[in-house]
Amino acid sequence: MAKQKNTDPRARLIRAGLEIFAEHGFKGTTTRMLAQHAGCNLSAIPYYFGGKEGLYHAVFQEILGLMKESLDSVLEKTGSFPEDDTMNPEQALSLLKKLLGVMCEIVCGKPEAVRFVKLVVNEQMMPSSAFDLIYENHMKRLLDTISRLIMIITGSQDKRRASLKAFTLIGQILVFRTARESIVRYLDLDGYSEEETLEIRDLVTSAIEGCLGVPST
Amino acid sequence: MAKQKNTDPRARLIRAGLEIFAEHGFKGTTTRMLAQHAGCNLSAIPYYFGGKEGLYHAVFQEILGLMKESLDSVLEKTGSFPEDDTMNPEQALSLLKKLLGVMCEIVCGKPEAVRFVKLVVNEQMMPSSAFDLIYENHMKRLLDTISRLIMIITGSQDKRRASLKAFTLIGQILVFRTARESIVRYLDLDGYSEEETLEIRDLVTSAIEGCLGVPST
DNA sequence: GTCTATAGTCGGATAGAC
DNA sequence: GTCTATCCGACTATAGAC
Repeated sequence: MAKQKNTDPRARLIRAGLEIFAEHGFKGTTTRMLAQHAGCNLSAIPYYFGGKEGLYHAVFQEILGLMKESLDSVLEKTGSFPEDDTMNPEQALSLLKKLLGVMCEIVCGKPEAVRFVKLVVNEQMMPSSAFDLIYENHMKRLLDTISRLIMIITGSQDKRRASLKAFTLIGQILVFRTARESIVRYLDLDGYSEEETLEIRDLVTSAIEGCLGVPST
Repeated sequence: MAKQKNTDPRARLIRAGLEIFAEHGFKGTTTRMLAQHAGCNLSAIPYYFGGKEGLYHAVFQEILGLMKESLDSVLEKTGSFPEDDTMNPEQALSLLKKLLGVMCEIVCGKPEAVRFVKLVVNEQMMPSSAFDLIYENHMKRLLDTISRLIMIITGSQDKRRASLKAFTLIGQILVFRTARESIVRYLDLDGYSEEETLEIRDLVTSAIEGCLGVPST
C-alpha cells in the first residue's frame, strides 16, 4: 500500500489525500490512513500542512490547477472564446458539445479524473471553506462559459434561463457520478468501461439540441 | 434544540437521525448530537437500536416507507400502470411529466423532503448496507417505471437506451440538489423558493419531449 | 526532516443505580 | 425504561530524540 519514497513527502501526501479524501470524505479519512498510503510518517501532516485540514486544502489547490488546465485546453483549442462576441450559433453549439463531451469523460472516465468530481460533489453536499476555493476559481467561470454558449445557441438574452438550462445539461452528466451506484446495479455493469463512457458521451451531446429546443443539425 | 418529550424516544431518535444524518453524513454525526437533538439520553441509542449504525438503518427503513407512499400516490392516481401494457404514448408522457414534476418538488422543496434526497445521495456517493435497502425496495422500481414509460413514449424496444435516457432525465432534476451550492451562489439565491421550485419543475418537464427526441405536443 | 512516544480529546458502548 | 458515570479505543497533534 505504501508508495515509493522516491518523491518528497509533501507531494506524496497530496496524492494520498486526493485518493483517500475522495473515497472516504473528510470526516471518514484519518491521518493514519493518509500517512500510511503516502508511505510517510504521521507527523509529516502537521509538519507540512499544519494538520489534516491543511492537507485537505492543499488537495483542493492541487485539483484546482488540474481543472483549470483541463478547461483551458478545451476553450483555447477552439479560439478566442469567451472574449469573442462574434461567435455564431453553430460554433457555439460545437464548442458546447466539445465541452460537455470532455466533462462526460471526466465524470465517467479514469479513477484519477473521477476523484476530482467526487471531491467537488462532496463539497457541494456539505460545503466547507474548500468549496469557496473551487467555486470562485473554477465553477463560476465554467457556469459563465456554458450559460453564454447557450445564450448564443438559443439566441436568447435571458441569462437566468440560460443558466438554468446549463444546470440541467450538467446534471445529465453529473448523474453518472452522483447516482453511479444505482446505475451500475441497474444496468448490471462493473463500472463504466471505455465503450460505455463513449456511449454516454454521445447520448448526452446528441441530446443537447433537443434539450435546448433548437432544430437538430 | 431538544424536542418535546411527549412522544416515545424511539420515534424521536429516528426523527433526529433523519435530520442530522442528512446534514452531517454518517461519520460526521455523533451519538451525542443525536441524543441531544432527540431530547433523550445517550444510552437510548444502543438500547433501542443496538447502536449508531442500527439507528441509521432504522432511519432508512423510515424513509423507505415514505418514499414508497409518495411513488404509489403518483402511480395509482393515474391508473393501473405499470401492469397496464395498453398505455398509449400520450398517456405515458403525461404520467412521466407528473412523476418527474413530483421528483422536482421533492428535490427542490421543503427541508423534510430534501433530507431524503440527501441521505440517498450520500449513500450513492459512499454506499453502505443501507443502500441495498433503498435500491432493492425503491430505486429499482422507480427506474423500471421511468424506463418503461420512455420506451412507450419513444416507441423503442431498446431497454438499455431507455434506461440511459431515464438517468439523464433524473440527472436534470437531481443536479438541483447535488450542485445546489453552486446553483444558489451563481443565481444569488437564498435556497429555492416556492416560485423557483415551480420554475424548475416547468423547465424540466417541458424539456422532456426535446430530450427524448419526440415532437412536442 | 524524520522518527518514536505520548499527550489530550472525543468517539461509541456499557454497567449498574433508580 | 431512563438515568449517571465510566470505560476503552481511536483520533489529531505535539514534544523531543536523532
